[in-house]
Amino acid sequence: MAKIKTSEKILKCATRLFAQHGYDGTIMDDLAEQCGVNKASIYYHHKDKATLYENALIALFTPIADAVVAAVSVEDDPVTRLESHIRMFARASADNPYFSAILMRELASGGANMPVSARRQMERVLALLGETLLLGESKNIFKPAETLIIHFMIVGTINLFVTSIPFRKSLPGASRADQRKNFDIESAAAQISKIIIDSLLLK
Amino acid sequence: MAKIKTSEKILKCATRLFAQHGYDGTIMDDLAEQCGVNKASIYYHHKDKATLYENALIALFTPIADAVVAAVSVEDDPVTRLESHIRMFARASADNPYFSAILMRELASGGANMPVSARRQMERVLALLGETLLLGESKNIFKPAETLIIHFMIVGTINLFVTSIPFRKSLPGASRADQRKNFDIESAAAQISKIIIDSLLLK
DNA sequence: CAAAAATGTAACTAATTGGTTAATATTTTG
DNA sequence: CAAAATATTAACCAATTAGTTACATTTTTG
Repeated sequence: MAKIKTSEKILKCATRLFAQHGYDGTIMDDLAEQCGVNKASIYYHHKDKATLYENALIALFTPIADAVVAAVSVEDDPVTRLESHIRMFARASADNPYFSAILMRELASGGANMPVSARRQMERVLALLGETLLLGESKNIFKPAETLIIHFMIVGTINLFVTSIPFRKSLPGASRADQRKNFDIESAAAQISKIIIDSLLLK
Repeated sequence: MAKIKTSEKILKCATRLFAQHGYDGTIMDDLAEQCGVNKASIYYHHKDKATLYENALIALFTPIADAVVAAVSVEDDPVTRLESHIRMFARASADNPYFSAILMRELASGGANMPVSARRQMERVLALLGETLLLGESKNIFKPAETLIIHFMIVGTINLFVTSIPFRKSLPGASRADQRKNFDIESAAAQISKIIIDSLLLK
């Protein structure tokens, strides 16, 4: 139990800091202090800052892609598959709020520093969506559509929804009902699903 | 002519670097070199790094919000308004690729460092969208919808589309037609419009 | 034109940052 | 248990960074 604790603790803490401040904005001294470990321990377990970042991203991206793939691939009906896809991606993003922030930063810098293994996880999700849309087309349920645009719609909308939660909480007004509608990821996922499927379905 | 040239030149160059590397990742010495001006000139014209960032964001966000508001507010029909809204936001984002990158970085850090004046520009766009949706509802053209979700859908999708252009260009395969479909912002905007309006229209 | 105001530069500084080192403590294992 | 492998620490270092200063040049203006 105690074996991997420090390494894990560093990774978790680093993920938070990378999400909050970006790669350059994350200071190794601060990380050590906030982890409650010595700085040399970080370097002992994770080699250097770049490797630590890579480790953090792999640990962050992989389970999310896994969850989406697992949930979708057991379904046969294209509509159900797409609903599961969006719901699971939304849930996974909300469960791991640092994922969206880091993904957005990476996309903002053109995926320059993104490790291939992390990028591959996003490609898995994109490929899965492609399969679902193609299945829908071949069954005469869906109109033809651009996979990439649908993917961007899902990811982009969820990204903004998740990362803006703390920001929106500090906004004025909004009733209890609004609050729920605005902060509940399940409700957001359902709305996104509805919009996309409405447009995709052959009338 | 020569009066504001240096100040403008610094601002333009700084915007690019902030978009590419983020606030912390942008190094003032590099900026000076890439601008072709001395570092002290930067401080002379823009006080310090934080102020420079603020100036850059204001200069970046304001014309984009202006363009969207100008294009939309002359229209009466809710559908046309929404189409204009999405098209103009997409065009403005594509014309100024640094806008999306900076916006994404800001949202990733919860809008922590975003100057109020820049935030207000995004709020203008959101409010405008709210008016359009309300107009559509009152005319019995649109179903009721969550403004925020639609806003996130537009902004999130365009953000990803624009920032991923350089990234996608380095991807393998894709025919000429695919290339056009994938890289042409007008086509992307039309698809987003169609999806959202399809779902919004009362049958 | 000459004084003054504005703008530009090179060299410097104080603080911060990623990374190292050598010594110590803890855990594992033959 | 003792040796070996693993893990942790405090102190240190070289490089980088934001910001400054004193001086030179150009532009404006009375």
